[in-house]
Amino acid sequence: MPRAGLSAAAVAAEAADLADTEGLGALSLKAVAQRLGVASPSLYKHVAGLDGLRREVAVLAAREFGEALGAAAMGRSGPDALRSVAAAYREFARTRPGRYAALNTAPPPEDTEAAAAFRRAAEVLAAVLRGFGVAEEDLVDEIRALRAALHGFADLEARGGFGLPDDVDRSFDRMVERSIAGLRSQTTASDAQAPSGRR
Amino acid sequence: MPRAGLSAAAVAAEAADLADTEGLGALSLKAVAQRLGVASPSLYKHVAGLDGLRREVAVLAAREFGEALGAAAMGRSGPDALRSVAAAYREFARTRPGRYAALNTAPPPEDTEAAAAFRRAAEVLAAVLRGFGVAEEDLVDEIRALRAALHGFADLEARGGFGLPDDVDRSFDRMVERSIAGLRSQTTASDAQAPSGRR
DNA sequence: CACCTCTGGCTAACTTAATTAGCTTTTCAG
DNA sequence: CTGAAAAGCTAATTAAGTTAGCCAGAGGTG
Repeated sequence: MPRAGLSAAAVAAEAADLADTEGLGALSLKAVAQRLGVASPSLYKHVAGLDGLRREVAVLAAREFGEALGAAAMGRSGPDALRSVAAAYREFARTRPGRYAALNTAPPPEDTEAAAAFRRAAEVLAAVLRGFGVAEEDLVDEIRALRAALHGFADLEARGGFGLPDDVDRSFDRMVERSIAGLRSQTTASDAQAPSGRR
Repeated sequence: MPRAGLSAAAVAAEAADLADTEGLGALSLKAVAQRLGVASPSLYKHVAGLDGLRREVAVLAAREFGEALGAAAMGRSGPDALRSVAAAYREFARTRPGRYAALNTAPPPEDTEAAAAFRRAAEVLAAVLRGFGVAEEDLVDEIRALRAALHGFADLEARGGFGLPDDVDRSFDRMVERSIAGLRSQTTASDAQAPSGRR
């Protein structure tokens, strides 16, 4: 009965790793407990059951995701920033598929901590587009289009939706360049510089 | 003990409806059996357990999805076809979210029946793009970009990923027009007319 | 150093859903 | 009319989540 020295963070991290390697669907209290060398009821001292565990994983993933995108955007702007962020987005989804999948459940609005973690990633995209020269009035539409393209690609790739062996990297690069070209054609010269920045 | 008159198709249809109304995650043998007025073990006479039920729902959904896209493309070509198919795609995802979600698990390649059902939808997109004038060598990339945009948008919308109330219809229309513009700019005049057509 | 209390882990017990086994009755071909 | 396959059922098993309540160990305190 030596203490296992767990914590909510340690449990969430182990759960996230399990999700990455075995798939989010394989995430269970039982499996996480075994990996940590404890009995499953012990986890209740750290997380609020299976739902709570999922929530912790989602928050952890959202934080890491936001950080990854933010780091990719740092020191860059315009097309350069977009390429870098897009690459980081896909890279995250590929290397941490369980975490990425965990992101795809919007947290309830009353869970402000989770919502904040989720918002960060969206804000990076907003910043990139705004710095790209997108007018404030078009920003919401542009963010949605960009998110759709990136998420759709990452999700299809992760699920094996791209059946053909054809070079997926090239497809992605082309899609990103297409987005850049579209943004350019639409940007109205006004370099935009407004305050707010959600979604 | 009057016979309930079930069949694999009837079970799958009930399951798909349940998934649409309660969410794919709520799909269980228990719930489907209750809706059909039978005991859960009875379902085993029609489907191969929970996994089998999921598979049936996926195949059903794939067929309906392919039909919906095909119908939308019929009699149209070029931008007109793309707009119509895109609208049908989103409409399907919105009105039948459980079925749409069920589509997002690629069937194992050895399940040829399921694979065929899934392929049909992809072929409609391929046909639209090919008839659009996309060169055969670019087709794979273009299909992937289009699928990514449509799936990403539909998926984010379904999951409540678009937090803001801003007009989602407009965002979608703009994204589709952006795709059309991108295709136009890239189309190389060669009107293309090659045989094969998967993915 | 002895003691006290809180924390973290454990075992036992309960619930729900999936699944299997084996029984029974309906249906319908002959 | 008869008999067998099909379609439902009940009973029983297994796995996972969850709750309740016990117990030891860690750390602070007199």
